Amino acid sequence: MSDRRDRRRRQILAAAKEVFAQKGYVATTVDDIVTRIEISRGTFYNYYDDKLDIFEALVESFMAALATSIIPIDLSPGAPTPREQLQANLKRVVELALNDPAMVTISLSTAMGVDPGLDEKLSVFYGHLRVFMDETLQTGQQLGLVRPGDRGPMLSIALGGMEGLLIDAVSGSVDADADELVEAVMSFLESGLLGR
Amino acid sequence: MSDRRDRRRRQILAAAKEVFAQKGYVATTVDDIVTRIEISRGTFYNYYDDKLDIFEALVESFMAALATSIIPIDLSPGAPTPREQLQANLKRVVELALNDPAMVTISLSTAMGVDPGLDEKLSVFYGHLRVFMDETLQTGQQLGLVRPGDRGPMLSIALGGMEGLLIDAVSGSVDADADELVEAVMSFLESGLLGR
Amino acid sequence: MSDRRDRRRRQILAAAKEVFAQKGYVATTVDDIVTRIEISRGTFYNYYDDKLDIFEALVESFMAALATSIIPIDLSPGAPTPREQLQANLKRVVELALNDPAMVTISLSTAMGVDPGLDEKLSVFYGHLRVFMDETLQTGQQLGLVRPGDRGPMLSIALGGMEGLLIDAVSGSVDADADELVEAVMSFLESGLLGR
Amino acid sequence: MSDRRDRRRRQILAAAKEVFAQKGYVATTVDDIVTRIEISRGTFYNYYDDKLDIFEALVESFMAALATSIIPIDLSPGAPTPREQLQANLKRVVELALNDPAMVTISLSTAMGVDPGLDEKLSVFYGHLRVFMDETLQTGQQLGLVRPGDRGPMLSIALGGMEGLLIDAVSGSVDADADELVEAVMSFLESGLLGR
DNA sequence: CATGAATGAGCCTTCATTCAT
DNA sequence: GATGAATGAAGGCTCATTCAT
Repeated sequence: MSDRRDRRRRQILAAAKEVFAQKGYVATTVDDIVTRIEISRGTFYNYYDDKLDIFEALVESFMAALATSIIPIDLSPGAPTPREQLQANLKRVVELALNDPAMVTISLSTAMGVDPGLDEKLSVFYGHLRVFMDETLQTGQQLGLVRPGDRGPMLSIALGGMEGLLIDAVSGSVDADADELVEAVMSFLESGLLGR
Repeated sequence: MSDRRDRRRRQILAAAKEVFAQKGYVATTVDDIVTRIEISRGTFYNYYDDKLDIFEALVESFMAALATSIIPIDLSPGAPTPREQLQANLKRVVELALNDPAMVTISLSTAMGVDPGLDEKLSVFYGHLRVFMDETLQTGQQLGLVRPGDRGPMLSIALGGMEGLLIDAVSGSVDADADELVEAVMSFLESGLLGR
Repeated sequence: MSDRRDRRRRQILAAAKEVFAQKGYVATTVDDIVTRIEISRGTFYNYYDDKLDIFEALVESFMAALATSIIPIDLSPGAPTPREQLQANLKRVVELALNDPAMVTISLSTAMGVDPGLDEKLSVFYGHLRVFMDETLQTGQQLGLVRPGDRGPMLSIALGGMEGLLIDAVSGSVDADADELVEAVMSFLESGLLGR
Repeated sequence: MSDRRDRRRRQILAAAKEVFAQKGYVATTVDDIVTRIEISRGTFYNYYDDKLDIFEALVESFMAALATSIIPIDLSPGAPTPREQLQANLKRVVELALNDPAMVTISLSTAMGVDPGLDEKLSVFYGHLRVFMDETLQTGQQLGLVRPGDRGPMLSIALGGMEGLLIDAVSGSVDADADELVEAVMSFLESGLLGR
């Protein structure tokens, strides 16, 4: 039955997620993973090609979820205001992150530099995200919703800021209520940090 | 003579920096480092305790330089305006980063998850930076220079944003002129991203 | 029914033969074999004890066929001439080989060094063959049909030569018409290689 | 000093040769080799890339020695007769083999089927040898020194016969005096096996 | 100080084989 | 009889680190 197999696959994946989040990719051994759920090393290799394979499976599925939770701004009449749509996007992303803190740690903090192949995939993902955001910002500028200026640095700061916030929220450095976080980001986007 | 010894140490350090930036800590072998400057493995260990030692030396000296380049806002009469001092601080940090791109990559992109001891040190550094910035922001809020609100998320976003900008600047994703970058950050801090 | 079981056994045997010939014993996995006929690994072990078991089954049955195709020279009056009988023997051996090229590769090229037990069996087989041939040659010498001299080297050369010819014929290095091959061997046996 | 290094390399090579000859490539572990000369596994890998590397080093050097010991027939006036040169060639090959029985076993008996890359190299070697021998035979035929006929099977038989003789000589199945072996081969080449 | 040969712990990975369903 | 998930022994290989010269 493929049901059984799927359950096992997910069980191994869950175990790997916890260990990776705790010890990082490098320090994690396949033994750490299989020990946690009391299966043999051989079984692990029946389900995943190797250590990198399962790491990629985790990161990529999180990236996919992230991609799914970002919905392009709908400018057609009758749609919610762009501001509301932006806020909804942020809410989805923040909740995704808070619901899966381990994956935030893994994907945003420790995934780079692990493997050339994975680095490449992550770069491609970030590249796509940047392009998408860039187009969105451009439209926003044309509509007067986004202030004019070179979008490159804006994007780097905004994406980096979001990343930093999620990492800190998940690590406990910052209080972790989704709505407050969204509110904080919205304030930052609307008026920056400095008074006046 | 200690002069000779110092030169050697720096030579090895420079080689290590390049390799770490290129291949990441994990993939870098001591052999990669010593081969690059044509010394023996034994010599390496005459100057550094182990692989982690030299990595820490790099990261810590960069962190120290970073710390040095951030000067507390001087509120005494006759000092430049806080805005000018903030801008000068940003300028110093950005220039430090652009002058040493390899170290940006190493410190901000690949240092986490490498070793529990190093992770701890990095956390402490970030913690100090946060505390310092928090105090600065608090003063700013009291003076009405920083908008009111929970400083935790503000800090996470600001630091993360800065990190993201430097990484992208150094990797070539974003145009790398120091003044433009500073200008972009100032705009973000002053008015966020959105119009009005 | 034992009929069904026999068909399965032969089906597995045939699959194993092809894979062994292609990849060699070592590189062949049980999985390679069962995949080819779309049965499960468990089924394989219902029919053969282990990987070596099926390899031995193949090699031994080929050796048995080889043994069967060699018929002792009949010296009784009325029998065909010894030369004709020799030629007939060669013909049978050559045709056996050409009809089952995979087994030639397996048995003559890659079977040695695989397993101590199998090596032993192969040695015993070659030993029997040598003894039988030795007796035949001895009779031939007494009758003046075989030139005198130490039969040891003669046998090694003759058997090795035959082996080499079959391997090359089967691998395509040499043109593969049974009668021509037999003819070539007869010429070699009758007059060697050199003129006069 | 490269002297030391060279000695070590040869020491490891010698150990590997013995183990390979005894147990075959597959059954030999790197541990078997290093244990025999009481060095660590790591040391082994300081001198050879991997298990296959050292095996190839052995086989290829033996093949090279073999190639060196075969000298083209010199037909210029004043040279020894072709028959004498042939005999001298055989003598060199036989002595090479008898001086290094382990390598005969390794190269001729167990090298095929070990690794696709090595198989390829061996095939190329045999191919070259065949071509060279073919040209020699062709010249011989033109001079009337070799009987006419398809050279393909002749070569397969002659090379296979030689191989068989050397293997048997080395394994003790046949008495191992170089001159007698050469004599036996010469007889076979000159008059085959059968009387008259 | 410099060298580089030697070490060996430790990890990943494969695959023949078993056994509960 | 058939299945295929699970096992675990076994071995290849890497590389940071040591140390005698």
